Amino acid sequence: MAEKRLLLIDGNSIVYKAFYALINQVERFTNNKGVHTSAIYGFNNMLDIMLKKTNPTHALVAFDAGKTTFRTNMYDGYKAGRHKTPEELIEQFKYVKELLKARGIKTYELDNYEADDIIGTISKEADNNGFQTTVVTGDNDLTQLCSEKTTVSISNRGVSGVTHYDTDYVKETMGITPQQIIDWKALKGDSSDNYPGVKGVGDKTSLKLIKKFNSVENLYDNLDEVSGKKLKEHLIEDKQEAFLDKKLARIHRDAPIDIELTNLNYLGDNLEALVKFYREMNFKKFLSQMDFDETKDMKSINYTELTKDNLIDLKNNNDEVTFYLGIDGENYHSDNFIGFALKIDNDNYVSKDINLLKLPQLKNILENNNIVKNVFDTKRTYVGLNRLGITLKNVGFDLLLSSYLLNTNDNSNDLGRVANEHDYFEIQSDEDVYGKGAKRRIPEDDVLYSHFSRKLMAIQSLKQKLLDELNDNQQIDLYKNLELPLAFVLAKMEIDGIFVDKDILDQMSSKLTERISEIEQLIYNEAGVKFNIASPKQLGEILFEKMHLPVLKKTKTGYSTAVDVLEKLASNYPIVQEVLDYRQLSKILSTYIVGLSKDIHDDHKVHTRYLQTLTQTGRLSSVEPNLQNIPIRTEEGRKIRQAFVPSHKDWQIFSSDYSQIELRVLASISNDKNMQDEFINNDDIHASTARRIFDLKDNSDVTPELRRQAKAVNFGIVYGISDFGLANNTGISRKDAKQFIEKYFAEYPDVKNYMDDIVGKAKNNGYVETILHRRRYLPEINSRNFHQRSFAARTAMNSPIQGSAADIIKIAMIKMQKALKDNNLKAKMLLQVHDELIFEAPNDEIKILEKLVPKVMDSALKLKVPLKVKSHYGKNWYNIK
DNA sequence: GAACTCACG
DNA sequence: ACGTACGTGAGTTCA
Repeated sequence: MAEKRLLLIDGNSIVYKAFYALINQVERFTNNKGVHTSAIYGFNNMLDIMLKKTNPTHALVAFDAGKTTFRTNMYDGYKAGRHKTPEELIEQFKYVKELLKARGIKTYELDNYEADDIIGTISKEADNNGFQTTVVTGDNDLTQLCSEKTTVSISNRGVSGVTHYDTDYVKETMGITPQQIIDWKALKGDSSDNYPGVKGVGDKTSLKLIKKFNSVENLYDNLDEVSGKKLKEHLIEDKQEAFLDKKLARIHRDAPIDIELTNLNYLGDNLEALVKFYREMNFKKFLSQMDFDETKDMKSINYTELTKDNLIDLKNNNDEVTFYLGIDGENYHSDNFIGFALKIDNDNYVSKDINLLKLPQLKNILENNNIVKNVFDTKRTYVGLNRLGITLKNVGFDLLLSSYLLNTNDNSNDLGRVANEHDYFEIQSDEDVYGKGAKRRIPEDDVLYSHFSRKLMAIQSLKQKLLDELNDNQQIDLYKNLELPLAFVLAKMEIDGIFVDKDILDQMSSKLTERISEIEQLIYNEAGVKFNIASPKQLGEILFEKMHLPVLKKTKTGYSTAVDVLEKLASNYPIVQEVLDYRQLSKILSTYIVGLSKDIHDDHKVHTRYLQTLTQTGRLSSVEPNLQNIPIRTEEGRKIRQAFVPSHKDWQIFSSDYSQIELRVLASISNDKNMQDEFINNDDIHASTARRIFDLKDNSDVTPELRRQAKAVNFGIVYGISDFGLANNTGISRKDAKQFIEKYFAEYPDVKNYMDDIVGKAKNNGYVETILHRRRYLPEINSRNFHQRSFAARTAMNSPIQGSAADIIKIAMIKMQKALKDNNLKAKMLLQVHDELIFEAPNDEIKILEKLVPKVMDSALKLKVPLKVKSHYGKNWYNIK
């Protein structure tokens, strides 16, 4: 007879363990319907481990049926005083049961009995029938079930760490038999089950007594032999308790169960159901671990490969098509084309011959303003097509942009992943199809073309659903009139690029290289040894161990050598100042000279990519190169800007920036009259704040130092202030910081109200939004974890401010590009740096821009306070005043 | 690939 | 009591 192996799991116990093991991340584990999934996840982890370890032929998960059991009938207080099971856990039980069904494991519960008793009963039967049984639980009591054929695995340290008990191991560690566990517990009691045992008897005394007397009964028969007067008194006094507790502790091994062992065959995973379940739970890890060919699950898809000869067959009397352009990499400015796909009605047309797009039959569709195009990533598609001399017109639906607006957390750039986020599974991610890293390659035609065709299907299938969701969120306007037009604006800015004078960078490079090696020598001399200054580890050892400098701050892995630390040491230790200089210069050299040079294209320009669907607040970000963090704060670094020059002779760089846009947004959305008045009166806002919080009579009494402090408080307010944070960042004491904040809120009471309201809104709605309904979901706002919860609260305060400012400049950009065109200007908008727009323009247009740009920018969106714009220009980006 | 550091708004 | 400023990208080191 084949070996029979039974896996018995105490469902309640493991689910609880899993839940509390992941309690700090409970808000991270939610699916897209807001169901908490942490315990389900942890449970499944444990299940995987135990299935692998025991390779069972039979399996069962037992659950408690309800609150009342034969034990509560025996003793009212049984399990009383336990904390109420949190709602976040209760909702997970039914899904655990669903999971088990998909994994081919039966579940069972029995009125009046606990899971323990079901397990005790079945394991006894299993023992009698020659099963090898493994019991899994988080409860040590179950070790009483150990026998020749039954081991008990207790999960500890979360759910993945497991200790395996068999009879020998119990004897070895406890010195008693598994059956005596009951006696041991009877005397010592169990606080979590709320029975006290014998007064004054704990783990150790109880163990000693049971070792000597073997059982509770024998102990009481031979009480005279107990040494210790007090102990004897307690035993006599609590005799009844001890016998009751023994009954409570004993796991029932003859419960009236109505299932047969033979019916507990472990069936194994039902792949289809399990995939569905994992998807519903958003369990990406388990999905990726599955030995499951996703493509097998997909319907086969038809397509037609286009050639020069069959283009004639394309129906083109449609008013709507779906289009996808394949590019082999992220950088659509320069990476190779893979192919394209076009969907007209239900027909998918595909090709790897990118040049076909240039033929009128296709080009005309893409350029036709009367044919709506559905795409994934308008900007990428526009720039790619532009390289082929094609101008994309009239995008109706952009899956990437829509998805980002609906939830900034789902900001993958991968069409397949985005589709999956919206419950569309007839497609894989690019990584799954192309492979990753060194293994990445474009697959054979059929696989590629099917993948392309599925992309078309995904875009088309999700169009209405996502547009409906945008509509429900009042985001249609944001989508149609802001993000979508902006994609075109950004595309043109990226394509235009900005000219970088490589010679200037090269000159700086040689000078810097020289200076850096001089500083290096100084540092080596003082340290008395050569080492890698760029290595925080080595630098820390030199400064804090070899040279014994005071340690002011540590990181997770060692000494902190960050600027704020080094700056405190610099005045006393020359080597520290040299390290700071070294750091500053090598940063400039590596990031802004060597790094930037690598991004210069053949046209002597850099063509950044603005990531339109990345940030959580609605800002843009900029990559390859990042043109939003070119140095300005130090003279040394600022010189880098000398290399950014106009692309034509006798042109200028022109720049306009919003003044205090975030504070103005705050004044507007908080409706704080005091702050609004100051902006309306065009006061120096930081001086006014200083006057208020320092109780001065007039703004003219404000010293530069007080203004500086007030400015820091204003910044802090925008970031969702705390006294600790403000103190840390400004060097004032925490007490002072606290007072400043209190005074601030007293002076600007509606700012305080706004902060309270917005956190409340986040708690109630699960998200916050900007003036234009850009959303940010904050699931952690209700977290039990202080850190996570307060981070979410600060984010709730900051995101509508930062995000509304982003909304405003985005409107300005759309209007600005149109204004340039309408005014027939040659000037080009080149860059956006969050609150600043940078142009290049012929000399004779500067006067026009000086009026036009501020006008467009300050009227982008009407707030309850005016927007203020300042402009500068010069012959390069450095030299603008 | 994570950790650290530092550039910007 | 808890322990942190908001949003980014990129270069270097090191396990």
